[in-house]
Amino acid sequence: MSASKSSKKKQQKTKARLPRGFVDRSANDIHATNAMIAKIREVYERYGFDPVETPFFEYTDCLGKFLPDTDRPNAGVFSLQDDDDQWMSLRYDLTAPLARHVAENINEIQMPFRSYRAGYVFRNEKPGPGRFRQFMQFDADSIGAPGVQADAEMCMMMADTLEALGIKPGQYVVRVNNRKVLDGVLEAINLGGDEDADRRLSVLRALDKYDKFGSEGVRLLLGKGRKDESGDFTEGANLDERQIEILVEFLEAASLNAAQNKISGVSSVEEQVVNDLYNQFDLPSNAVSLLHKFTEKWGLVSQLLEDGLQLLDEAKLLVSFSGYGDDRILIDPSVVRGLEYYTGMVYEAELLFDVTNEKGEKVQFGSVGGGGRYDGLIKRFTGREVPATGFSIGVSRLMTALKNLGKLEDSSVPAPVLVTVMDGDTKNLGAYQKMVQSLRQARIRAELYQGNWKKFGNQLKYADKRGCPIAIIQGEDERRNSKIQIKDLIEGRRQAEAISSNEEWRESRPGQFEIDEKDLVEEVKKLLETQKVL
RNA sequence: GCAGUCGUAGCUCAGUUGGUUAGAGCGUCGGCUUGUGGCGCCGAAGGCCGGUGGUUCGAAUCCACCCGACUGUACCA
Repeated sequence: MSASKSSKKKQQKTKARLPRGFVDRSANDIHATNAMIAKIREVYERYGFDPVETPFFEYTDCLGKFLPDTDRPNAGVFSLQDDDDQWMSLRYDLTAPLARHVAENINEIQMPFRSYRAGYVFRNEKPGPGRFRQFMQFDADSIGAPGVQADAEMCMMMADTLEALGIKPGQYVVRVNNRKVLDGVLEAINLGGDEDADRRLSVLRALDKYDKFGSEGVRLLLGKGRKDESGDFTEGANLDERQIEILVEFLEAASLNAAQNKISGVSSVEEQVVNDLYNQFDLPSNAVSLLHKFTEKWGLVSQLLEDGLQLLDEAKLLVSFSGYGDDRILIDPSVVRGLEYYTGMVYEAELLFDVTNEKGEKVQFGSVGGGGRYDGLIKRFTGREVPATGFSIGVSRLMTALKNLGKLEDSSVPAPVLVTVMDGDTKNLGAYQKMVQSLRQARIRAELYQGNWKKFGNQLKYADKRGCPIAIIQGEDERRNSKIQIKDLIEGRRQAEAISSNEEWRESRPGQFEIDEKDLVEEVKKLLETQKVL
């Protein structure tokens, strides 16, 4: 049967398909990424950081907690076994591999050690819009510097980086917190003990959702739990009324402070609203004193909390002294960040403008980078504590945002000048190739048509679709007289709008003119310049 | 992981109460046109109707399970 024959043939074809959560990258995307990375690198270098790179793979135990369990060795990370049965994993960030590198070379490395690196990281988890299983990060870390000024410097560098990319103060903000503040508040409401470790995690996760779900959502998550719009239920932290009230008020106080400091780029109506709130409640304008007022009101006592607030004060002072105001670096005690290895200061760069995606929906970009202090990470290898702080910028994510902001300058490379081959004139290929080479030697991007030469029309069709600015034409007639036809494809396309009949279109040869063979390079250069201006 | 929605050509989608050889537009390729892009006209290729099993004389259509995609949520070092 013919049906079975054709289906047999079908089955042998492999379906071409991209693994989910991964993308192929286009020429434009690669050029844009390269341009962006160059700008970021320039800032990091200026701050005195040097590049250090580690490989994609690490032994799994060196990456941290992800010892593969036999049921699901790839949960979260991509793991495989080496030929000696050791588990290896693709790196899921750039910090853990750096910690391994530093620990392994600790005797050779001069501290403080300031380094940066850009590269792809991999996460084996469900992809979503703007979220991939392979994406690029650009990190900078300072190791062996225990003081707050190291953290403050990181925040300033993040601010400078965003501004180097064209994002203005008011369009972004670097929010800073200290882990001790939140831990201290939790301690003060009797959640400090070891027996409440799991509960503390759920509480911190709930607090982190304030931006997403607002006060009410957080209240539910801190209490019994929350049901999402598909009907799925999230178990809550089961705190009592007073604990919930304190935490929600804490968030509201912190965000009120943040709102007040965001007003620089906001409409005067909103500014008025915020100022009214301030006057009404007689609030101090400084986040730290605001929090002091808050802890007094509820009678919260915690040495941790005091220490945290002290450190935030110092950081604030350091950045203000260098001229970084609240419009760029903002103390915000509600920032949570990663729960795994941060030990003190945490910071997060957030974009403040909305963008509309390709479906026309409004999207808040939120965080495009962040980091913090991880004093305990290297200790896992060396046994002694090595202070470290650093941050990471999500390159892919930030690029999408810049594109939407219109800040992504066109870094695409113009299509090449196409040298056509007239009607299967293959015996003169040498002459055509020579024209191409002379253009290339003059640093003009050029290529020789290498498809089917027999149909001349196809060559121009190719040039058109490829976006070539110019086609070079030389048939036997021209060669005999040492002439060359130059076809301005951009001008031709413009003229085409006025022409309706095919014959007229072909005979008029729009945008085309003849030059002497010896003037090829000069004439092409001249025309490219003219096109650039238009 | 949990929950919801949806799977027909490369893409966007039609497909009647279950009934002949499953269609259209766009895209691709070829021709009109072997010395000229666009527009136009003509033609072709391209489908295990997501998969498997079942009900039926007969399944793209009905049922079950599986797989995949999307959305929300969880996790996010």
